[in-house]
Amino acid sequence: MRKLTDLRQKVLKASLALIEAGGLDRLSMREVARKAGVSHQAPYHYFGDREAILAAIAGEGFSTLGESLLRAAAEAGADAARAVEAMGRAYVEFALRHPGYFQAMFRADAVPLDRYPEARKQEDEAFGRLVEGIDKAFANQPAEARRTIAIACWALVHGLATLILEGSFSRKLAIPKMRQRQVANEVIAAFTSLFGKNRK
Amino acid sequence: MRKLTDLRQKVLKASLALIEAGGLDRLSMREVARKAGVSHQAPYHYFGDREAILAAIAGEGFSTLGESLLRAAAEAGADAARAVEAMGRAYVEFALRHPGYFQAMFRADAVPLDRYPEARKQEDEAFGRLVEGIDKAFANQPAEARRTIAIACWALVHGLATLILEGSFSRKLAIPKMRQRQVANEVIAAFTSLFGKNRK
DNA sequence: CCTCGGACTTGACAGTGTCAAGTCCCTTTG
DNA sequence: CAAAGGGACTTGACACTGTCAAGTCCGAGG
Repeated sequence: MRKLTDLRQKVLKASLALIEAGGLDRLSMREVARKAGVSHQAPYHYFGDREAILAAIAGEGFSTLGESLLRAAAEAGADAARAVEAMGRAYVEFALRHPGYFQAMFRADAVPLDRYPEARKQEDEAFGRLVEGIDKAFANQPAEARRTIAIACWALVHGLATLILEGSFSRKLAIPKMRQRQVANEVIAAFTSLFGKNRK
Repeated sequence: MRKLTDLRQKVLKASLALIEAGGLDRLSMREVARKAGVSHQAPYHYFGDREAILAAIAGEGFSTLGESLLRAAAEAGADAARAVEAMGRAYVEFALRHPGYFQAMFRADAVPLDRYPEARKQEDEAFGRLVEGIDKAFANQPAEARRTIAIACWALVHGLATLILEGSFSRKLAIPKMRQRQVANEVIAAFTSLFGKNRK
């Protein structure tokens, strides 16, 4: 009975390690099995196919992203605008800290979430928090404007995360790894302060 | 002699079609060859390996993106702020119109541009235009602020493009395909108008 | 005419995802 | 307590992939 979750967890862990080492497509069923010390077919007992592994990882990722956002907002206190900024930072932070998860979550071509309702649900929850926070911070704006703002916030932090992960910050902007997080936070701060001014 | 470029072009075209049909990892050397009506090994005569094809496609992509940005800025006229907005729209427009190129350009794990100086050069040119335009529009700001603004602009449009391509606009925001472009443009407009206000 | 090199083709190999059919062993049941 | 069942795997096979190695064809140059 314990073994059941044992190999399942091992497979997920090995998969994540492979993804973080060499990108999503480096994930090989057989190598995962090898890494977990089982036959090449054992993972299929828990995951129907390669996609199912990715979907499970994506689901876990959305789940912990949701928690991070929640925690960030809570720690920011009552000021809704500060909460939005904190969530933006948390979003980027999550991507940098868990690049493997992030890739699995946002590469629809490799991971068709539509077919995995569990992962979808976790995704919806995570983004529910984001939208909720933004709605609260811009409560005085009409609904349509709030939506535009929400999309802008999301696109900004998602863009930052994607560009950093993909290496553009290093290659194109010559920002060393150590400072990328800081630069991203400065951009987020500048952005939210702009919206903040407009809010009053 | 003509044949030389003939098959080369055919291979690139077939590759692009495959990528747009099913994502980057659907690109198979052998299927490309089949589609081009040659033996499975023929493409290797022009491209050392799979990566080299992707790199060539990425290079072409950066090149036409650069042209699009330039044209957009020129058409926007003398107002530098309008030019920035136009370039943002052009960036998203490019991603939507050439999803295959966009993927090849921005998936560093699959396409290590470092090893293909030609593609790198085309990339630098394209982004040079972007940065130049932004610098012009915010000439009265200190250099550091200009940089932050430039990164924000880039992250925003890149995030929009990525989220749309990856399907988040459809799945999470329930925005129909027809309207995604428009919504993106609204977000860009809202964003640049904010910066515009701050500029004076 | 002959050879030389570019533009391919054919063949082979290891590695991959996945279907099908076992094998082992613990639990439940008659 | 023996037999049946089923969960947790393993072994074997297949078609497919990228890529190395070795051909084959053929048009131009000497």
